[in-house]
Amino acid sequence: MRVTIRQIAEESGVSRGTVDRVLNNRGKVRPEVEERVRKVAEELGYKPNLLGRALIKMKENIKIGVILQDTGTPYLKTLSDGIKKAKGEVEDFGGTVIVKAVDYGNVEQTLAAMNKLKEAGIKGLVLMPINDKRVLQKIDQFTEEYGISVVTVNADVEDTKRICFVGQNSVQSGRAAAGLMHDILREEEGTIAVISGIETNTSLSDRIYGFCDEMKKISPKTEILDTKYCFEDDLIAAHLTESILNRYEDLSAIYITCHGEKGVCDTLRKHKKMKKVTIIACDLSRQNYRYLKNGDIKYLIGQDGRYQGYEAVMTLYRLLFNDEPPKKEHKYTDIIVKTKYNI
Amino acid sequence: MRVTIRQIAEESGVSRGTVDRVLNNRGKVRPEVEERVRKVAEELGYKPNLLGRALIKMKENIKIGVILQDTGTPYLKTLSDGIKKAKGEVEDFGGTVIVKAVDYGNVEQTLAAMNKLKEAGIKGLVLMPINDKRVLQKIDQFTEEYGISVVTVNADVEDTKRICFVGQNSVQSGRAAAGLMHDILREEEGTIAVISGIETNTSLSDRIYGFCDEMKKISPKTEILDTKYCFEDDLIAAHLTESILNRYEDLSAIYITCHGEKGVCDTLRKHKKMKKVTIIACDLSRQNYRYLKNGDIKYLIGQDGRYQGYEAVMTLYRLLFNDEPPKKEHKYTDIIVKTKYNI
DNA sequence: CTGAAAGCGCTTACAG
DNA sequence: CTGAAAGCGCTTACAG
Repeated sequence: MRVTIRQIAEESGVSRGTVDRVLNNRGKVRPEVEERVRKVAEELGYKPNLLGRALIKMKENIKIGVILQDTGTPYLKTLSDGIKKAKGEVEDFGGTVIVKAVDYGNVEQTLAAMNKLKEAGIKGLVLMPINDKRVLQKIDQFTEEYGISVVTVNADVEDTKRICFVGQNSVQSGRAAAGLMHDILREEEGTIAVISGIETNTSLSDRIYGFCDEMKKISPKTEILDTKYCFEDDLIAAHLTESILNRYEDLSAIYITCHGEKGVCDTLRKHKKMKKVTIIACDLSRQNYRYLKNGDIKYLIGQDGRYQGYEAVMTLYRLLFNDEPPKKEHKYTDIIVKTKYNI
Repeated sequence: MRVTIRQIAEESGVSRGTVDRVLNNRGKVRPEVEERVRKVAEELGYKPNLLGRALIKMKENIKIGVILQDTGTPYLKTLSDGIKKAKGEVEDFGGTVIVKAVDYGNVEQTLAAMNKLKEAGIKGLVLMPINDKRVLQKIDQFTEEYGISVVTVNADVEDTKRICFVGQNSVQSGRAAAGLMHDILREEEGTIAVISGIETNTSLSDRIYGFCDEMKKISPKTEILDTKYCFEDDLIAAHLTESILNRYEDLSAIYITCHGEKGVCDTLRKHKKMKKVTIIACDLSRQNYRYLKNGDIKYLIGQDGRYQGYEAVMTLYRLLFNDEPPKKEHKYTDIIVKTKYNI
């Protein structure tokens, strides 16, 4: 049977309250008593039972807020799924998780949602952040002024007081795409287009940085066109692809960091360029699995959104319920390579 | 604030004990009372707080046993890590996890360990199984006679009463290897050697089955040699490779399902065949990452051992502590493809 | 500086 | 068939 606080109390001839004071460094204990209690605890190999502690935390009704940007992408769906799973577990243990969605990249709504959640009394916030000054400032205000711990998910914002980031190492994801791209194209020259979603998402801009930087190294003669933004929209992606194809007839490849693959593929097919242009994309979606299978997309460089959502909430849970701070500032999830063979 | 059993009791004018009897179907409640309580619980949206329940379960001091075969492989290390992590969490909540190691493929030791753990009073067992009749029978005896739930990890044994398997879909892993192998070799003819670990590990034999079956489909003219077994040992693997190279000078590729990659690579290098022979292996180890980087190994088709170990123990935890049976009989983990670019 | 009591939500005997 | 009490391990006021 495990050692309890009661056994330590009996063994060292004090009350349970005193043992609690010693073991949790609440002070107000005579040094010699403190020493005795510590020694007994040590000898008996005491490890606190989290259940007892959690039962009390419950009285506080700890609330965790979540703010997601509604990109309408399959990735967001998996992220939400993970958050829902965590919400279930947290609420099983008497906590509350409040999820709010804002429009993609909408700073005003994000700030408003943050204020609302603060009013609701959250102790921690999971934020899919926008790389905007006001949002960054708000994160620091949450942390320092309100004592609300912030965990960023999906995209990170460095130089803020957020306690932890859960997501992909996006620069590395871009590099992986570059390596595979080079592997396929082989020839030394060629033109590659990059289509992204929105400028204020660091997750996407980091991928682009990694991709371009690595390509420059391993394939210096390849020309990489300026990034175009499709806002995760197939129609816009189609238009962009159209105008790229018009200008660059000998296009070798397209790197898509975001949603909008259908617009790209449709346009390529229309121009009968599907075979000529190699596509590497990112979203692990059903649609893209079909494209992988029929060969339209060569590789997907993806991430486990479900795990990210789950882990972001649980990181705060562990901090707020068990006083267990995150071990690392960056919780990077695997860079997942999908070919037609491991869907 | 969340609804508690006390609120339901007050609302429906009965005691908490009666509410408990109704909500947990313990019977012995007057139908009209039962109905009233259920209705109130429904209206208030009651969800049991697992903390209260868990605190009581603790009195039972639930024990979970784990039996691993000590293959000495890096994979086993990651599996153990995951189990240790789960052990920590289970013990935080007042349970006990007892881990036993047996020699690789040793049936006697496995049976002995199972008996020992049964004597120790475990309520659940995580087993890395051996595909041997006596072990299979013992699993069923555990389940049916002793009421000890068994979860298999790493390798599965179908047709037993084990409640769940956590691990890779090994057949599919073999197929993925075949697909990639075909992609590289391209030419229609060729000879491929298969090196495995031990015959009684279904995880390995399933990979071989998947690999051969898929190759037959997509590349029917390729010759696949009979599987050789190296017992996860580099020296034996080296000898096997030696004799294969002597007989088949034009060998195209080697598929290694197990540990022993160093033996294979050393021998190939000695024979100056490294460039000619494509290697696909499975273990996600540091050693293999080096081989990936320098190009000796082309792909790794791996699995997340840490997660598997963790999840196997936690599956039993959820069952034994929260009465939450596993949702699926097969908890397949991702088939991870590593190239030199996403290590 | 220290102890005794109350309580978190739930379940388990026990008494009626 | 039902209720009142005790208790799981821990922390939190409160009283001294």
